[in-house]
Amino acid sequence: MTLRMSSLFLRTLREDPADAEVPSHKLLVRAGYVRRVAPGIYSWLPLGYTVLRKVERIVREEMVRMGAQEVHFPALIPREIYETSHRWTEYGQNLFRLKDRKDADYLLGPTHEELFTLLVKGEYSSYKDYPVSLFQIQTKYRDEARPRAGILRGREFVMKDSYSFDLDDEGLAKSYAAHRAAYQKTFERLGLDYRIVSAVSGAMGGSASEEFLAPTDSGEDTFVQCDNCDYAANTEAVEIAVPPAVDASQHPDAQVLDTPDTPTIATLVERLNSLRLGREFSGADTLKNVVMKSRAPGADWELLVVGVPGDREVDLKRLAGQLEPTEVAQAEPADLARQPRLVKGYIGPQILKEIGVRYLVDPLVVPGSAWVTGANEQDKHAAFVVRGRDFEPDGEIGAVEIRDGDRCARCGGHLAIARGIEIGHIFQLGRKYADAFELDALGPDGKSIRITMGSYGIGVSRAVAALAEQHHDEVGLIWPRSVAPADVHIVVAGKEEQLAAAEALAADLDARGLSVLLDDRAAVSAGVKFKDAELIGVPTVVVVGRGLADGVVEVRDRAAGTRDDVRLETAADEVAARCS
RNA sequence: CGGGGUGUAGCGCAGUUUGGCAGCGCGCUGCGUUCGGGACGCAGAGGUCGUGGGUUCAAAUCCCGCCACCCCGACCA
Repeated sequence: MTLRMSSLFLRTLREDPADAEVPSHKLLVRAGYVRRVAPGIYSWLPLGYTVLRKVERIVREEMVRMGAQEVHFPALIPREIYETSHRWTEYGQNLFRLKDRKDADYLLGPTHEELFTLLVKGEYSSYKDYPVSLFQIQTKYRDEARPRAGILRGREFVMKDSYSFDLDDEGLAKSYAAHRAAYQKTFERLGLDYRIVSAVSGAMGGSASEEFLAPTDSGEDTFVQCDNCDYAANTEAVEIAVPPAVDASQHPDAQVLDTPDTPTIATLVERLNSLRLGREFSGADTLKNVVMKSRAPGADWELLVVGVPGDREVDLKRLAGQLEPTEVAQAEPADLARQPRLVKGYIGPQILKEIGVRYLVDPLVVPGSAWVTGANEQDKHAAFVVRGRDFEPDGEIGAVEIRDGDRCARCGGHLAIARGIEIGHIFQLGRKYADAFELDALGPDGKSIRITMGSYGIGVSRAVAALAEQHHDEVGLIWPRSVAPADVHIVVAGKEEQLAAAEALAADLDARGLSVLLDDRAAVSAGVKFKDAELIGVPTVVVVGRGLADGVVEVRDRAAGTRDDVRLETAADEVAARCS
C-alpha cells in the first residue's frame, strides 16, 4: 500500500502543543497522530490509527495463538448487570453513568468481568466444556478524576481484556502461566522494553498478580528492581530485607526521659544527644507510632497504630494494598480524641495492649530490638523500650516508604527505584465473580464445581503512548518496525525525474508487499520534508534527490542515524532487506 | 477534593500593569522567485478577546459572578 502525503490527511505542527508535558503527548500531537477532543479523550488520525491497529493486531495474534477466543461485548451496559457484582456502587465516581429515554440506568463499561462471566454461565454448564479463555479488544470508559499525559491516561481508551475459566486452582495456574507467556511474546513483538513486577506482596499471595511495566520517566507507577537478582516489585508490594532478630535480654531496663517540646523526630534526636546517654542517637533509633484507622468490610472504623523507625515515613498505599479489603486512613484529630491516653507526639506502644488498640510494626522493628519512643505522657519519651519485653505488636506489616538503596529481601542486593507505565496486568481473580453470578459446571460425579477465573489486561492505546515514550529523540518519533505507520518513507527531494523515480520505487516496494509513505508534495521544500520524516518516525527513509543524477538514492535508518547511497536499481532490494 | 496557572484566528503567543483602531510568528489562499535541512517577496482570507452581568463617552484591559482547560497533590489501574 502506498500513502501519498500530497493527499494524506495530515498536518504536522512546528511547535509543541501548549497542554502537553510528556514526550509521547507532544510528539503524537505534533506528528499528526492524534488530536484532543476533550480531557482524556482523543481522536486518532490516519497515521495514529494505523499504529493503533498494528498494536491491536499483534495483541490479537498472540492471544489467539495461546488459545483464547475473541468476542466483543457492548460498551453500553445496563445497570442491573453491575448491581449483581455490587460494582454499580463500589466503582464510585469513576463510572460513566447515563440514562436511556425511559430513565433506566446504563453505564459505559470500565472493564467487563460481569459480561464475560454471564456469557460463559449462559453457554457452558458441563465440566467437559472447561477450561476456556475469552478475550476482546474494546474501548473502555473511566471517568478519571484527573486524566493526564495525553493518551497515557485517558478517560476513553482501548484495552484488550481476557478472562480464563477453570475448574480448579491448578487449571487457573496453567491459564495464568499461558497468559504470562503470551504477554511476554506480545511485548517483545511490539518492541517495548518491559519488566514483570510483583503486584502483591510475597507474604500475601505469591505470584497471583503481576504487572507488566514499561520503564520510562513519565510512568505513573513506581517499582523497585534489584541490582543483583531478578526481583522486581511494585512499591506497594515490595518486601525489603530486615536485620536479624536481637536478644532482648542484652538491653538495659527501659528508662523514662524528660523531653519537653520534642513532638517531631528531629527535635527528639537533638534532645537525646544533648542528654549524654553514652551514645549518639539518630532518627533510626527512634520508634515512630503513627495513628491510623481501619475498617473491615461491614465493620466500623477502629484505631490502628503503626510503628516504624523514626527516620522512615509510612507509605499509605503500601499499607492499604496489604490490608485490602480492609480500608485504612490517617486518623483524624476527632478519632484520636476518643483515646485520651494517646498523647499526640508522645505515643509509645507500651500501653496499647492495655487500652485495646491494635498495633502493627514494620518488619524493620525486629524482635528484641530496643527503641526510643513515646512514654505516653506529655514531654516524656522512653529509651530502651524493647520489642518482646516492653511491648508486643499484634503483627507485622510492610509499612515504610521504600528508599533507593534498600536491600533486596531475596538476595541482599540494592533495590533501585524506577518509574514505569503499566501496559499489562495479569491477575488470578479466583471466584469473586463466579460466586456473584453463581458460575458452576456440573462435574462427572453429578456435583457442581464453582469455576475459578483469571483476569488479564493489556492497555492497547496506552501501549502506543508507551512506545512513543521509549522510542523517540529530540526531533521526533522512532517506531519499531512492527508498529510503524509504514515500512518505508520516501522523500522526493527534487522535480520531475526524482518524482518519477520515486513513484517507480514506491510501486516496486508496494508490489513486494511493503507499505510506503510517499512524500510527493510538490510545493514543499526538501527541508520541510526531512523534518516531517524525522517527526513521523518511519524506521527507513529513502531520499530520492540530487544523487539521482549519479544513479543513486539515499537510504536512511531513522534509529541508527545512518545514511547510505544505494544504486537505484538495487534500492528496492536493499530496502526490502532492511524491512524484513 | 486541595494547591498553582491559563482562557485573544487552526496552532504557538504578545497586548491586560496605566481603558482609546484586534496584534505577532507558524499554518492557510493567490502570483512570482527559490529548490538537499522547517526559503523569500508581494497581495489576501481568517476573531462573539471563555461566558453572563456591571462601571464608563469608550472594556481584551477595571469590578462581580459563572464556566472550561492545564500542571502538582489526593484518588484511581
